[in-house]
Amino acid sequence: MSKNLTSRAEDYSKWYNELVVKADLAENSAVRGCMVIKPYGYAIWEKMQAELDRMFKETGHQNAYFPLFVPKSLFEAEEKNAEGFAKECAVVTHYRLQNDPDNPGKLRVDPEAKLEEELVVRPTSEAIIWNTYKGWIQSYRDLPILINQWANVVRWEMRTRLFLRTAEFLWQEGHTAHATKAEAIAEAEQMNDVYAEFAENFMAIPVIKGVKTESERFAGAVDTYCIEALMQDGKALQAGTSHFLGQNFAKAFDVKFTNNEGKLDHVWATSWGVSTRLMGALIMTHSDDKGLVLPPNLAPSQVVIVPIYKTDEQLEVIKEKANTIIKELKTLGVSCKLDARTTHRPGAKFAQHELQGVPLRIAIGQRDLDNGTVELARRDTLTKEIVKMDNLVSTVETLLKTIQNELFSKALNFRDTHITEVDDFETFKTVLESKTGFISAHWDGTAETEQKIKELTKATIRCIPMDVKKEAGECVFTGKPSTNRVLFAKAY
RNA sequence: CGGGGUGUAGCGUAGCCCGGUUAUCGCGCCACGUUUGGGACGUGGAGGCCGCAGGUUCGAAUCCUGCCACCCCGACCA
Repeated sequence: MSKNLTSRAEDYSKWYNELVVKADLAENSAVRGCMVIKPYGYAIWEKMQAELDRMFKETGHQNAYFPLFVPKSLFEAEEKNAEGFAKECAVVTHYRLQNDPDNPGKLRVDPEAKLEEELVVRPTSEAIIWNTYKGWIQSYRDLPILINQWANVVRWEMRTRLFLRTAEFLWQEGHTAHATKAEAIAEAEQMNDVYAEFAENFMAIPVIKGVKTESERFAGAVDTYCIEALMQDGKALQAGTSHFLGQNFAKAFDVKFTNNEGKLDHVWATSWGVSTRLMGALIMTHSDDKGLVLPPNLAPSQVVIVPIYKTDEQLEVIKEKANTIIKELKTLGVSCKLDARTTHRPGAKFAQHELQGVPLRIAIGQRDLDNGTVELARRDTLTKEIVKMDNLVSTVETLLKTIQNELFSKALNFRDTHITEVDDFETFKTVLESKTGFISAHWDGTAETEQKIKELTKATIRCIPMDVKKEAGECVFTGKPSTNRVLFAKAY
């Protein structure tokens, strides 16, 4: 492990890549574009999963599991969805290998073992799920179906980056079926709200809730709701999406039900997902040049205790003290570990825990034993204070809440000061290049204008905010009339 | 898939142009000792199919050909 991280100012992208690897979150694997999520990174993902899973269940959803493979004929049923994902699908064509007669010790695909029908490795599961739902739904009494699955999906991306874009990623995908349009829309909006609440309260990432324009919409959706976050380099990151699918999938898979008036109708659908990309959002929102900064809610260990000792006897006394603290913190629901490794010196431990973003660090040495104190250090502000042992546990508890709140406030302040209202295209370009962040501007509502702006500036419309206010104006590019502003940004 | 670049120990690298002793240095690793309140120091040690396969040559990390992998820039994207 080399000592210093590349600074954000020097090379933001390099900083990110190094941080992910050095903080032991993930690394590239032998499989092109696929990552290995290491235990520390996975522990953070598990924290996210646990909270999201709780929230899904609280809103009435159940978990289930559907197959990894989708027969090609099912996959192509919903045309727009199929077309949207076709270019990035991995496809299974054979089911057997054999010894290669021309290359001893090597295997080859058995040409005799070609599948009758190719299997698409799911890039998303609407097809297989709606084909299944068809058998489950006859009456309005079978509705709604509120299901989520935790799974991996594969999208054969050309250029990948750890967590932000990998060929295989972990996610959850909710797939619901409803008797009415209104109910499905309400569900899609509700789940987008759940994502926003999770991002803000749990990850301390402020997000803007909005609706996608037609060109940014999920393939096969009628409307795509999203939460958009702003990273420290001024680029936007789509952190979650929730789709109102209308009756598109019900029609494609012929899923009809009899409503309470005895009439046949197609079922209304939603789907919604967040992925391991959230790890990327987390890293790029809070971390600094010393490494990861974790909000207490997501830290595998919220507190770490580093003993400072000269003799074995001292270490034993400190360990005892530490274990008492750990026990007390545990009763308050605070996770704390003791770093009693004798193989590393305190300075190295300090640096490592900072790199890995542990929110609070307690150092205990002889000086503290004599004075009945400890040294308490915050990761987010890098400040230290001496705390009386008697007050320690309650101080820690309060401080963790403070850190969680302050991380959010800090990110919120950054985000809010990086939304710029712009009314002409020259300023649009200048702001995008110099100040960066979101640009709030009028748009004439056409895909052509959106496309043109993208070509000229690389900025896309991230969303039309849910709370957008009606305001007559002129399109920043064409000057045509517009009724509200939309948010543009360069995005990940 | 188009344009550019790079492959030498676990990581980062020197050497390559101009072929010639035992392939350089740093980090990391191992052992012992001294250390331990911000990334310790000393001494000793281990670790290399020089990306892969051919070719040229008395001799190849170095020259030639082919292949593979990775990185950067474009088109694609949670």
